[in-house]
Amino acid sequence: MLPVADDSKNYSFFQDVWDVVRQIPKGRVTTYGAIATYLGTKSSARMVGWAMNASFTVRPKVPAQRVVNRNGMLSGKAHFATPMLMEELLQKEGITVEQDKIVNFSQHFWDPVIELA
DNA sequence: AGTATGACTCATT
DNA sequence: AAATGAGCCATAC
Repeated sequence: MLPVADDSKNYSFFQDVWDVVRQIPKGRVTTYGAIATYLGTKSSARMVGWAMNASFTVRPKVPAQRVVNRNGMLSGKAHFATPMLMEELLQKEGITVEQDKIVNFSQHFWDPVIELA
């Protein structure tokens, strides 16, 4: 986990989330909770979602399609430019998506807590 | 300034 | 096994 700024408000949280997401290898995915856990804010998975929402405004771009909920469902697809974009991007990376859910999710799962340990 | 609402997850019914 | 409640906390209204 990266050090927290000395400010009382921790605005580096979003930055940390984006850094982690950018390190997800192509064809792999992770979850909001895994990222939250890796950053030490285990119970704030919702904030990771907010970080993704804001990720569209920052550069370099963040592969937000590689972040799904803990069931492997594309819960954030509705927030992309078009609802089908997230699924398309994942399919293009070799991930099979059926009914808004990643097939063989556990095989594609990339856990930052383990991989970035 | 108070309430509501999530791209979530876990514990308890 | 499915539904419900509860933390979480930044934004929106």
